[in-house]
Amino acid sequence: MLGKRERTRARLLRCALELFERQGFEQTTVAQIAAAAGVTEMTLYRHFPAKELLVLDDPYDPVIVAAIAGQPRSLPPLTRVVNGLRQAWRMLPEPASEIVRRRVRIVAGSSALRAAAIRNNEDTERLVTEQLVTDGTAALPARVAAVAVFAALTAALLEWSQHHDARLGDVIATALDTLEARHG
Amino acid sequence: MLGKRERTRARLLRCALELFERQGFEQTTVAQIAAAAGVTEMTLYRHFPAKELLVLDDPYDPVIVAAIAGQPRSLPPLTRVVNGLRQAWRMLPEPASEIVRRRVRIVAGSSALRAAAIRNNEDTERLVTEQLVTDGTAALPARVAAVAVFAALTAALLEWSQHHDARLGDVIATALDTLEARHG
DNA sequence: GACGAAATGTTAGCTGCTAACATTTTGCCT
DNA sequence: AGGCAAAATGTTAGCAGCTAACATTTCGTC
Repeated sequence: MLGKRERTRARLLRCALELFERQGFEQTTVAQIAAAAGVTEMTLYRHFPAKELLVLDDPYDPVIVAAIAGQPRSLPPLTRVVNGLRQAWRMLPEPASEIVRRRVRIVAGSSALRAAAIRNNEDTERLVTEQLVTDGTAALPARVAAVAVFAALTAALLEWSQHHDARLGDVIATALDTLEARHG
Repeated sequence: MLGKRERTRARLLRCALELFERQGFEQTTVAQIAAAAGVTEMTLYRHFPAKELLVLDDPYDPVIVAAIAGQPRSLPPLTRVVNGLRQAWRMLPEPASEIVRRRVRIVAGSSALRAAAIRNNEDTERLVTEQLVTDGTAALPARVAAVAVFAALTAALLEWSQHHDARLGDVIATALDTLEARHG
């Protein structure tokens, strides 16, 4: 049996997701969510210090940085990041699609959430940038390669969430191909 | 002589910029800014409906979309957007650097502002995407090309603001080159 | 069952932001 | 100059997200 903390957390997540889908993110109040979960606002904030974290709680993934670090340094930075991500994707399991899609769909519907999602990537972007710089790339190209790829990934996720027939892997592959100018 | 409205607006901008530089964006309160400008909070909000708009008030620029629309459709979407931007940059005058650099430096120092800046680009991104789709590109590649380029531009601006010796044009050129994998 | 620790509740308050209505200030016309 | 409509500003009240400090309950364990 799970600890009480985990159960409360799960209940909050479930209620929040449902309310967000029914009335939208901005239109839903944290007081409503707390009430629906049978809990105080304060308790909600102890589990999720910001409202956005009820939708965005993806932790940083070290597999990505490792995969990029493993790319040959003769390649241009953008190519290294793109190829690193392709490889990381092959390692990672395809995530449980349906719950992820529901969440991403909520993100797609709120510009505040989209902004928060991008801010969420900043940590990983910084690590990728640092990795590239360590490998001898100048600061600006490193940063550009990192942000461009994560922007592309985010766009892919948002687009994917709107089509229930698409497979996430295919969408991401297309996005990465586009970054290598393989599309017309 | 300027109207009273314009003078108040300018005073608010000046006071806000100064306070943001001295104590940071998050640490500065709109009440402080209003007081410094000799005005009520309400008046501030009438001029700038959101705190971020005291730093980010760049309007949408149709020159960019036009330049992209003028690119040959045989090229891949990313290349068209990159080349369109290079051309648009040649048309546009180099902006008054110093005030811009101060503002961008403030943006660089606040993740909330960075997020807002990205959200600011969404309108233009959408128009660029629509332009590409009109020209026959599929939805996802169009969107990816658009967001990747604007992410790169934003990164270039942020990086540029930290080095007072760099010329904006050069930094942007480097960023765009990186997107075409011309760097190692 | 008791006891320390973890989880939750209470109260109060700050900040960004909005709405509705009152007041002053401007610019203009006669 | 004087007066008048409109523009600009002020006042008050309130909501939502979020934080801090302190009190209370509940849990796991011995």
